[in-house]
Amino acid sequence: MDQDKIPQATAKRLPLYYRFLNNLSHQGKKRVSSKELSEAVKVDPATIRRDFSYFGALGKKGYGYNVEYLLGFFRKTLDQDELTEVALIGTGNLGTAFLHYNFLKNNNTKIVMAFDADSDKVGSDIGSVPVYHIDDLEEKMGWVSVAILTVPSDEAQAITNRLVDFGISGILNFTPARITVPSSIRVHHIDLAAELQSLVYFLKHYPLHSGS
Amino acid sequence: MDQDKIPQATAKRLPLYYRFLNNLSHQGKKRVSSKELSEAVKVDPATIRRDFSYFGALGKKGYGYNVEYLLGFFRKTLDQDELTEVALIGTGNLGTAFLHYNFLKNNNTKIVMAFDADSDKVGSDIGSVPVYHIDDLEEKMGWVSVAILTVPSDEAQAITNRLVDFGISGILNFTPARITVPSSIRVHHIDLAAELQSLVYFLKHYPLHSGS
DNA sequence: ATCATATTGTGAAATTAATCCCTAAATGCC
DNA sequence: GGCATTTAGGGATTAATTTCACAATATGAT
Repeated sequence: MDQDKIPQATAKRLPLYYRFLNNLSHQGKKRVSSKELSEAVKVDPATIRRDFSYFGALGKKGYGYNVEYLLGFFRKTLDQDELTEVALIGTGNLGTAFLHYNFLKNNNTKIVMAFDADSDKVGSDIGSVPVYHIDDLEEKMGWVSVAILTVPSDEAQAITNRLVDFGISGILNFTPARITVPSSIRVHHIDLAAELQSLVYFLKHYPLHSGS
Repeated sequence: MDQDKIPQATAKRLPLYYRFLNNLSHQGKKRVSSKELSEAVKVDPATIRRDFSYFGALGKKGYGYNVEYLLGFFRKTLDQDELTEVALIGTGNLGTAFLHYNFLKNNNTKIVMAFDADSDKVGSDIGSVPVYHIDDLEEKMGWVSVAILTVPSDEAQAITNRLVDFGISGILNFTPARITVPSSIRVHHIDLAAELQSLVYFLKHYPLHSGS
């Protein structure tokens, strides 16, 4: 779809840069160097400069980067001008937490509907988001092409299959299950228990003395 | 304290392998090949074999891996025999979700206490975990050396400073703030909004045709 | 206008991670 | 037992990412 070549590692950092540029802008800061930004986002300044350079020469030597210019550039690059609508499947504790989270604050992304099998929840709103019955998934989804999956893990694959049949483009999977999808569909896994276990493992086996 | 040399990328996958080996074991499966495991965890079989090989020759040629043996090996490697106690700071929606999550199921990790500033919550239990007042942090922490941070982002650094002064070892930071700590303390950031934005970015800019 | 200072952009090097692919070994069938 | 098949281990290669280090250039002070 566009300027290929941006390494995936760089692409993953873009939202982070974007958020901090927003912060700087709100603070009324006019310029920022890779060094300053580095301290804020905890990414090596050389890496920041390299990341930015994939998009061209965005800064000025001896000066740094103009905050508004850079912010505007990333707003376009990250498609922040168009709203991305997302559906959330599974309004358990974790799902409910997301429904109360205002993604719009920094990202032009909004959860516009939620699904659950619990008829007590169906019909109500959680965090101003309407909750529909999971049986009505296909009927209600409309143009939504991204789903956040926060269902019990033993239901993850069945729901995924329905999302796939419906024509979903991307799934953010918070269940511990590693779901199977056709190769044309993008899935990002966030495995909370594994993250915790991994942190504990690193603590025990990779003692730190410097750097992170 | 450890067999150095295990690449960080490998270390991050260990909890994943461990969980799926557990599943296989519960299913009564006796053996598993890197190919089968690959389909379950969505990691290339060569990568799995390479990962395992850092720990020695754990499998048998022409056979695969003995599930119980491998599971036992990883249980030891991941220190699953000793319970790791964790504190959670901030019982908002996300924090509450974690308090209801049973990390013990697959990981020998347990949230043993929670802290909040809201006096309505203090003194109660959430998901069987006692909630203390944030002012009593230092007094209550005891031997706990890992914290999950789910406070509002503008409080993240102040709480972090207190955790650092207390002598914390590791922090799992769910706030969008990139906290600053001495280099001897390990912090893992999980940035939920950034993950969602990143998924959307990949969808628009990295159309998939095969592989994930 | 000059010059000391700051800071980018990037080629090159280093590091880290993933994958290819072949050998050797174990299995299971006949 | 003999043999076709399966599958791990790991050397070598390739790919991806990070970091170094420096020339080029803009700034700001005087």
